[in-house]
Amino acid sequence: MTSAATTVGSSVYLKIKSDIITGALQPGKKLKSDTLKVQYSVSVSTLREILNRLASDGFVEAPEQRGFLVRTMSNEDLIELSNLRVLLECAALKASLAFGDEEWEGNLVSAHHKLAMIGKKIMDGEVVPPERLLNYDWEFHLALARACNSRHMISVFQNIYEKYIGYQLVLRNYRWAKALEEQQLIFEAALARDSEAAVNLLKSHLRKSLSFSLAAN
Amino acid sequence: MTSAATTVGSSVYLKIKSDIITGALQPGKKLKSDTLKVQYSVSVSTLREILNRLASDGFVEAPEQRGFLVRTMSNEDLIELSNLRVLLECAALKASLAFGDEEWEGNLVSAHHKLAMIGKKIMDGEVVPPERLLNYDWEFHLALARACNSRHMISVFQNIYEKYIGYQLVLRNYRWAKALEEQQLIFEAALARDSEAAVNLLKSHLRKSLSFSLAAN
DNA sequence: GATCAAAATTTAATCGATAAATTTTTTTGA
DNA sequence: TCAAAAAAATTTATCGATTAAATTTTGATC
Repeated sequence: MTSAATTVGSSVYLKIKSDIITGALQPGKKLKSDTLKVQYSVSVSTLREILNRLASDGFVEAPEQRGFLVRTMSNEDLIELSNLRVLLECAALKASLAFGDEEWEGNLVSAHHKLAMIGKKIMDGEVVPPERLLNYDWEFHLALARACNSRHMISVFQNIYEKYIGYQLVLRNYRWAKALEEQQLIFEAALARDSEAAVNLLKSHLRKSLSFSLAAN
Repeated sequence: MTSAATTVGSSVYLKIKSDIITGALQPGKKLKSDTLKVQYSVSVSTLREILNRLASDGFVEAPEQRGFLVRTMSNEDLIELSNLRVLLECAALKASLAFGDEEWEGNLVSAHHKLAMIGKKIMDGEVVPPERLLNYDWEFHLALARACNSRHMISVFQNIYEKYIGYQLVLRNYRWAKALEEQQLIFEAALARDSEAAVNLLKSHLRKSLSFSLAAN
């Protein structure tokens, strides 16, 4: 999801964030310095820098004077995040379709291809590490939004996407065939530069994902 | 802008953030531990926790292995932030007008009143600390958005607002009379629950602010 | 047996010190 | 005189220790 890190701090930051998203660190879990510093082989100071960053990102809660814990997520949160994602991603997609050049299209085709490939593998019963799935899904949605010409938009979108997807990660497989079909349609509409169709398909795709997750609760 | 803090860390966090927004710490300025730890009376570790949080918030840049510096802002950034603000605040306002109850209206009336009062004082030539101005402007816009029933939306909106306003803070006064008029109209449309009018007025208000800032560059 | 207060324990916040990296200055050789 | 290399100085990243605060346990009282 992000590039390699050179310092201890940022590599452990990526690791802990990933562990939260994938659920290795479960929602509500207390993040005690003494335990974590051993688990991730860092000092307490570096660990606190990391947890402070994650708190700002919204992946960790930091009630004053009582440490850190993995952020919990209610159905309310999931609905809010989905709505925000619809708002941001649709706006970005619209702009992308207006501005996107050959470079953008090339990247989109590539991202879609990778996603479709891994999707087929999963449907054929092959076992795939969830991180790769997550990564390709993200790359596809990022590719759609990328040409919106707004770094700030992309950055906010990424943050919301990451918070949203964590909750869904486990469930995702069950809906994979359907999701893949929907993404295929979005992809085709995007290449055809049919803005209205693409946005509507994306919106519907996201709403179905949400319904599925809520129902599966 | 935010409630009082109990720990050294979070009070200095608020102070530094405020110093960045108001321009006391200028864009691009290198934030050296040795200097800052004296200036804000904290240890280097606590300082680094704070700077890491601010980096996640986007108020500080943190190039790997070469410390921290106050984030710089180009006209491009300003335009992007304004567009994002329009997207978020308009969506929130729309939802607010649909859901808002008596509690919400009461709060909005109060926020508007305070803003109008301080606006008059400024037009009468009274000298007012820019932080108070900033605070009342924020409270008014927050009051408009508040009933959108989405904490995540409010939190993203606040972050974008803060980034955007920093750049404008100094310029704001020059446009104060006009801005006040526009905010008055938004207020009236909101109370009348005229969603379309309120959203359009807000949009136009934000676009004018942006044009003014860009021109004043 | 329940309730409150005090002591003990655990956990969090803050600090200063060391190691690693970067930047600046000085030196050397073409 | 200039550029490259080496050395010195500064700055950043990381660490472990100390202090302060919260939580739990214990014990006394009603």
